[in-house]
Amino acid sequence: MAADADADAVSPRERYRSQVRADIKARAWEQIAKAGASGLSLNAIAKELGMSGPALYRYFGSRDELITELIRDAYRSLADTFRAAADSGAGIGGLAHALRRWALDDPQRYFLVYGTPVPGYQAPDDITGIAQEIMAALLDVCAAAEPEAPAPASAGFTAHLSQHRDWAGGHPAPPGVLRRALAFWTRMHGVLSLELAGHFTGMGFEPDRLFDAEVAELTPGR
Amino acid sequence: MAADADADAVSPRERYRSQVRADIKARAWEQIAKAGASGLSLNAIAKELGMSGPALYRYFGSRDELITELIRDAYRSLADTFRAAADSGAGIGGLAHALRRWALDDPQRYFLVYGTPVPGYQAPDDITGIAQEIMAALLDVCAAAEPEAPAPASAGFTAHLSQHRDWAGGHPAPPGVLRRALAFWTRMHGVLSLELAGHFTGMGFEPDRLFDAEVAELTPGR
DNA sequence: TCATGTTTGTTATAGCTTCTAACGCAAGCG
DNA sequence: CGCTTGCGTTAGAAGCTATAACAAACATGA
Repeated sequence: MAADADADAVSPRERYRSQVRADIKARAWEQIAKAGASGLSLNAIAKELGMSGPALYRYFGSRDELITELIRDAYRSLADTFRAAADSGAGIGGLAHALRRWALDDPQRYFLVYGTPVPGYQAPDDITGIAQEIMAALLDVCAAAEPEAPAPASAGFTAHLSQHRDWAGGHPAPPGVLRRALAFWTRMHGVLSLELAGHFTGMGFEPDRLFDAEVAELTPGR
Repeated sequence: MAADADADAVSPRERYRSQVRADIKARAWEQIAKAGASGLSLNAIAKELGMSGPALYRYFGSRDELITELIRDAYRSLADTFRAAADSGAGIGGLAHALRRWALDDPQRYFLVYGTPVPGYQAPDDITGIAQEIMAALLDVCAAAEPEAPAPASAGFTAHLSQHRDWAGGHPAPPGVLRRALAFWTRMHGVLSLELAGHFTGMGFEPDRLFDAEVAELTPGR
């Protein structure tokens, strides 16, 4: 699904190459959806594509390199989703539901971004750049929402944020908006990741209503 | 660390067996802390213990069985932590900080419980039983906290909970308490898992202050 | 048009992994 | 004291990642 980012090739060789790379990634996404990132096998992908084993190393230097590429595409996809929602004038609730749709559309893709980290792994710099894009879109939406006094209980942390706002990347939002963006991030991730991981199955209540309730408490002005 | 649950053996053979099992699990925890669950190698553990390869299969039927045992121990450890906090009269804030200490003490242990799920994997029934213990302790603490009207924004979901409370396991808590327990669970997990995964590193603010702010918004009565 | 260099695929191989099978030995129990 | 049970061994199958060496197809310059 999607991920035709390599399609701007010119020479027939580059065209073929980017096509094979896209095929490999498509199969990789299928495998990850079925068995998780730890169950991804380059050998199996190569066999599925009709070519045998090490041919795949012409297109991706290593298993880690392929997974890093998938992680990058996942970040890119989320950043585009957030940017589209922000530019279409969606409020906090709209952004939340765009996030939920994106997550439910491919849970393992969500976990590639926000799941269990591998202790040694360090993401490349451009991925942290995309993460900042995501944060910028979130800040745009939070800043456009009707301003509201932050909850008195967290006034101390909001004051702390006014002096530690490097992560906002120069965004001219008041500390209350920063606080609300962080609350959006942590709370939406909290309820979403537990739902995606299946921790709500068998509990009886409907997960989407819990999600909506958390969204509602995030936007008490409406 | 800990996990001497097999120590109530009698015959010298069982005694030796449970000792070796404990050694294996100790090495497994070390490996998981360093390389994550996907980097756990039975072969490497056996070599570290001086025995060679397949000898380990006398003690654990498979790699999955060992990991399942570690997951069970992680759940057990968290349930004990929650129960101890609840019985010692800790409030919601106390329970939250006990959870945070437990998580920071071994992040990969936390992710074994709440991290990325493997699509095929299904936890044994007794583990879901321990999960209910955790929920019961959380409900005890939330019920003992001073009662307070739920936020008006989530009144609809609280009403929904009054009719879908199977997961509470017969706990006689009013729906507002159930709502608060779910908010505790999802919000604490949200901020904690992002911190443990390193998503806050380099952002400038202090993660523990964000955690405290979320705890404070959870207990606005104090 | 022909030759040259690049790219892509192949097979072979090393080294790692999980896990089964067959065997020997030692320790505990009746 | 003998017999059973359990433990550890080596051998080996099947899988994986990754590298090396080689063959074929392709694109391009003379």
